Amino acid sequence: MEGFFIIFVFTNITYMPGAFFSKNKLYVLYGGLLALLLIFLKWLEYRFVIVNHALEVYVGAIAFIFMSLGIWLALKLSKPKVKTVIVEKEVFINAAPDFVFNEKECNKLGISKRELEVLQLMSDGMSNGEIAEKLFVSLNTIKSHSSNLFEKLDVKRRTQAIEKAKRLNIIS
Amino acid sequence: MEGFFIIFVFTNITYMPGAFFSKNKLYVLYGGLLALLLIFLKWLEYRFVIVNHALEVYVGAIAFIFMSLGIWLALKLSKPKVKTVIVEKEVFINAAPDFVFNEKECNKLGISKRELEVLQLMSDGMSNGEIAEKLFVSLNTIKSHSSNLFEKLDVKRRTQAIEKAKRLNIIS
DNA sequence: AACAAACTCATACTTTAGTATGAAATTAAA
DNA sequence: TTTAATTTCATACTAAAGTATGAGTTTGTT
Repeated sequence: MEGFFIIFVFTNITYMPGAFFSKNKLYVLYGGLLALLLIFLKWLEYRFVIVNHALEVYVGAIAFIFMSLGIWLALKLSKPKVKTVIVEKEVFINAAPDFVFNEKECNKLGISKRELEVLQLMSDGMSNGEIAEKLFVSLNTIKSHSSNLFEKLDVKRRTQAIEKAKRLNIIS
Repeated sequence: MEGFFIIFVFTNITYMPGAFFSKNKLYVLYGGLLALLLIFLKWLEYRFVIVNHALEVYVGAIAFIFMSLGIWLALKLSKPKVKTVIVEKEVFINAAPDFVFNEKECNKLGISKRELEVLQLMSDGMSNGEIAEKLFVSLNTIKSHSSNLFEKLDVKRRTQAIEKAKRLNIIS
């Protein structure tokens, strides 16, 4: 009976420090170890069969050994429980800062449709001549539009007009 | 005898200090199961002791049971091996696109410190005259700088220079 | 010291931008 | 339909931007 008790204590204590037989990677020796174990068991059998009333001790040893073996097997051979940890990694994507046309501001400034068009082409880096060509109107017309634009935007130069218009979300 | 034994098993499992049964909500259950197991073992013992030549069977049963118990314990109570799977999740950040000066690009284009200064003031909407005044140099100097800038940036006009420089993160 | 790059400035010129003014044609709303 | 705003265009002008070339000065490097 004591045998059982000792066995439990042993198993408990032995298993306590986390990794019992953790870092054994010598799979080749497993067979050898099993052989030795069997020899040891045989020896135990003869030792305790001769001595009378020692059955419990023998059985206890058997239980201890096989329980240890079971624990070891389970730890060694069990598939690792995979716990998926989702780590959010910030990926800065230079997503075009979604331009939302500020119609309110545009109306407040009294900028007409055509003027807005000219303004956008301006900010694309086109010269007045190129804009005129693109819109099939004369250079003078574009000059008029741009002049009116500067007036309405309260700026002096096209660079300022572009800067302000972008800031007010009038153009992209 | 059995009573004592079972009690010991209980005490062992229940009062083991921290480490082994860390997540123990199931103390009592485990203890109870062990008690039942031991009763079963005792029954096995009497059953096979009466029948002669049955020692091997008995020992085999013990071995099997305790090995199973070991496996079960190990699987149940071992800390799961955590395999961390990192999943990149794109997080779009709409924050003000903080300007980070692209020195590499700037060097690649061969833009000098002074030229960069002029370029920044340009994009602030200043005229060449205003820039000259601000930097205490002549208008001609600014014209030289801007001309060289357009050459290096491969553009024709200041509006295009501003657009490209902003796109390349050379200016804010 | 010698050298290369950067910074400065000038002159002369061309091109583009921007202003001022006026006016005809178009369009949308009262 | 009348009115008002938009769009178009012109002329004439001024201002600014941009080019081309050359050269003196500063500055950092070998």
